[in-house]
Amino acid sequence: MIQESPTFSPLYRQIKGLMIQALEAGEWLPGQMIPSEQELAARFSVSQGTVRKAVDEMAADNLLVRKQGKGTFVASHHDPRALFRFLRLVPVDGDIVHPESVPLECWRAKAGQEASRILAIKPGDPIIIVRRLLRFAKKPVVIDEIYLPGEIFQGLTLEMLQSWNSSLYSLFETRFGLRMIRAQERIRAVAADRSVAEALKVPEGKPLLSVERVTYTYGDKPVEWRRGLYLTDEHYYLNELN
Amino acid sequence: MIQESPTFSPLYRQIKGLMIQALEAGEWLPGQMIPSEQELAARFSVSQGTVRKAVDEMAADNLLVRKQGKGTFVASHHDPRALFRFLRLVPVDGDIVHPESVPLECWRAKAGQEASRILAIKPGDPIIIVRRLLRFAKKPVVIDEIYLPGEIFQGLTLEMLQSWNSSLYSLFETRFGLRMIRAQERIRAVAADRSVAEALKVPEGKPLLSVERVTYTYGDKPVEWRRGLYLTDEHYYLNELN
DNA sequence: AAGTGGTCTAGACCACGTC
DNA sequence: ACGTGGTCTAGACCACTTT
Repeated sequence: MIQESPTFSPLYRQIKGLMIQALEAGEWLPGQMIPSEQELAARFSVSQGTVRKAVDEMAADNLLVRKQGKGTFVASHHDPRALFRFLRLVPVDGDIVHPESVPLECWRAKAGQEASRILAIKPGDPIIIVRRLLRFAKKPVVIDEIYLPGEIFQGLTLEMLQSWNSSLYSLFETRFGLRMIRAQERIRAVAADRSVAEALKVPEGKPLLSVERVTYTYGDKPVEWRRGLYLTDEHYYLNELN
Repeated sequence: MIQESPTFSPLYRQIKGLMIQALEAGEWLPGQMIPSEQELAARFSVSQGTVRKAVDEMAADNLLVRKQGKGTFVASHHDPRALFRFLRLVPVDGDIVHPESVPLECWRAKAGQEASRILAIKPGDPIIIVRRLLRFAKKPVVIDEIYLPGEIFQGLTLEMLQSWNSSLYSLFETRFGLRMIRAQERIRAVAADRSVAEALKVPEGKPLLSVERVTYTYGDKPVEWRRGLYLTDEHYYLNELN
């Protein structure tokens, strides 16, 4: 049954909403195969074509991955292809290398004005701050400072970060059931201060890319705020405009 | 008729190819309405649903714009909404303001090693170089150096640029029949040299965003190479990651 | 009222992967 | 051989815009 005109939403979008609910509720987990289009059509009492449109949109949103002949799967940050969805850093010459993540520090704090606004929590609420380095081919290239809402990331420790040898988001996914859906990056150019210069082994005042990222999970809920400083001597930030 | 398996391409994609040919050939011009889905279906001897899928993809590619109840139109850079498709610069606070473009210089040269490689022309082929400033609310924020293949842009002059009060790409579209389809940007952080510092009224050595853009028209043909230096004191480069 | 794109359905068949 | 997603068709009806 379709609603009346003012808030008109087509059937396939309502189906999409129901399927996102199923994802949020953990009915289908990352990496798992979801029911076939026929089964979903029966479950929601619509035609297979309508389910198809819903799944099409969700695949376009990177929530699902279709594999012809096999089935449709819940997108996962364990998928190696998912890594460069959020990390747009590419070497000037030479092949793409997977970066090595080096967690440096991890401590508790209380949310200040800015953190609380961005993470949609109350000032004074607990947050966790992580500092880590990214190395490409042994060379330090990125230094990140990551702010996480403490309530969601209870139990996160430096040891946990250090013993995890895959991407941060894949850790968040398995340990905290958190799936990063989309992000927004604000980029500017800044000069390296003393501590950053030291970490990246460059002179103080060196121009760096400042990349501030807010990452959202289902329902446009912000769950991560990070600021990365990128050394762009041998890498650049690549952006495709379509 | 669908081809055999190894190079299998579905019907709707073949239709899409034919429609792109029609666009390239200038059969349908920017801003104009294309034939209805029924007419196209008859023209290509396929069902309306197949045309629909072709048009869907072309709309997703920003080649066409659908308007319910009115028709489907060829995308145009005259559309004010098209401006910020390629310009991702947003003020830190305050509303989005349309920038003012100030052409500074325009001269002829011969393509060097790098320009010829990027623009897919021969070294020594004529190119046109444009320098221009972008001002937001009277303040200089971006200085661009733009390299164009001379053969395509014959007759481009500084006066022409200065008398045009809309976006560069809308000028290219109307004066040279050239439609910019997609672009790729490589971003790094650099220090302002003397001449740039002067143009942007900042001290020498100021960290700036260096944005190198290669822009393509139909058939992935590169037709513009530009390097912009962005002052990011009161603006940032915004990127949505989906 | 007429024309456009947008949705929904039902059914047939194709391509791909697995058993 | 079977199950999955992918394509194609034909037709009905809805929503939006213009005449």
